[in-house]
Amino acid sequence: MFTLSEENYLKAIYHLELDTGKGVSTNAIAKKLETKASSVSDMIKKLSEKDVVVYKKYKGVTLTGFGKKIAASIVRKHRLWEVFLVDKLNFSWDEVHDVAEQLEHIKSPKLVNQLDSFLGFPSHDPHGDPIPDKDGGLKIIEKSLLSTLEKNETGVCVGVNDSSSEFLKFLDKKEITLGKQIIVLEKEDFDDSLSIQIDGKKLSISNKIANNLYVQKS
Amino acid sequence: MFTLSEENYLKAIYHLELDTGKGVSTNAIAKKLETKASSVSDMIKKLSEKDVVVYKKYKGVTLTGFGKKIAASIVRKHRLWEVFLVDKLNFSWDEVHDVAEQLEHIKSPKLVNQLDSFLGFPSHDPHGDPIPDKDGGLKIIEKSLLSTLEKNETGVCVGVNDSSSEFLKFLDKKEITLGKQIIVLEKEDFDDSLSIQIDGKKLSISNKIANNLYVQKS
DNA sequence: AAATATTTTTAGCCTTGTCTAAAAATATAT
DNA sequence: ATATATTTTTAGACAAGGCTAAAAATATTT
Ligand SMILES: [Mn+2]
Ligand SMILES: [Mn+2]
Ligand SMILES: [Mn+2]
Ligand SMILES: [Mn+2]
Repeated sequence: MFTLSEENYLKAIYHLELDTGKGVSTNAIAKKLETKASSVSDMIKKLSEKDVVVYKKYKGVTLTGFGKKIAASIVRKHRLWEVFLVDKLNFSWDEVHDVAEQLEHIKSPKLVNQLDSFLGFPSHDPHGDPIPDKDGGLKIIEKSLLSTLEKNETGVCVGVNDSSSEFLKFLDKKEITLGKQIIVLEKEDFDDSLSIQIDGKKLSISNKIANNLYVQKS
Repeated sequence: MFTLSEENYLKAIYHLELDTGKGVSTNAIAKKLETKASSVSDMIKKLSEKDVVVYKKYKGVTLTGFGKKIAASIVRKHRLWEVFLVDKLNFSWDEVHDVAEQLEHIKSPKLVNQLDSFLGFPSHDPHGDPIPDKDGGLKIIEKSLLSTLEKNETGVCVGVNDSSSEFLKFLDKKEITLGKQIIVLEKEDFDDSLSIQIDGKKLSISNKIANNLYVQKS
């Protein structure tokens, strides 16, 4: 059994490892968890005692297979709860993260399975992130940042890179939601802004936005 | 904000105070929380610093109005989650308690309100216990132990005194569920056992059972 | 190759919540 | 009323998880 704190470390390492593809530095973990590098050093030692990470002093840390399974199960719970909050309790997608951060630590295999079934076995959370299966497997879909589309290319919104409440609310205001199709009408060389068509309407999109919205090319 | 441990102490004191009607002893709390009296002494001091309990050394402890509100909100969450687990996730009534013990500590007013609404504003949990309202108010219904009914009296099952998994499973096996009507056909002086009619069928019930099942006289 | 800068670890301290053992207060029995 | 038993509090210790400051290892410049 793992403590709340241990679970949060495992999840942080899991995400950092996925993002960068390599071993994770003490500082990177400290930054992600808003804690101090010294605290991270201490915790990593405990985690390697428990065989969930491989650790060589000064050389960073990697999850073991076992550690990866535990981390994935926490991410699975996080994302299932986010679906629950949005689909069943009428939360909007910018309100769910903090509550899911708490709910992901509830320990009950039956609860997770029943919730999964109650929600209709969703494959992705409200932000377009994939939900790991029971064994920790992730179905990665092919997605590109909107900013990488060329003029006249089209794509369907499938996810966000920045999932801050501010960005999500901005998308709400512009009525840009997952599942909608986007056509790139124009790319401005000057500021890399885009002119797109969505819902049959024309919209101007800054590069900052286009860099934080994922589409599946179509 | 209160820690997990503080919340559990508040809830324990709340229940003990309701049960006995008076101030609560250190030992009683220790027993309920399966901890040591010395730990309870320590914690009570902290809680009285935070103005949720009134404490006089050696004289036991009582919740303040503020403390009562917090405790009731935790009980409210516990019972709402139990309803959720039974009604929506197909848990049986003997499986929900331990999961609800975890879920009751999730902090999100919106979550509680939406859950309440999603469940159709239930007034009682799966064990027949009343769900405190937002202000901590409890609607107490008139209920009696089945063992107090006289021959030929009838009542509707409305709750359990013992909510152990063993007792609940036993009731399941006998198909005694909340909402069903019971008629007392016979009372045996010898062993205080009862002969009852339920679902049109005759059933023999030991005194131990009759002492742990609440009915509303009808 | 040194010198300097950055990252990581260690050492020592703090808080929370727990425990055991001993002391103090209260309750019960003679 | 005293002696005995029980309950409650205090004193001191410990583990988890965090922090700061200093030391050690690694990386980057010159
Ligand atoms: Mn999230
Ligand atoms: Mn998400
Ligand atoms: Mn319960
Ligand atoms: Mn209950």
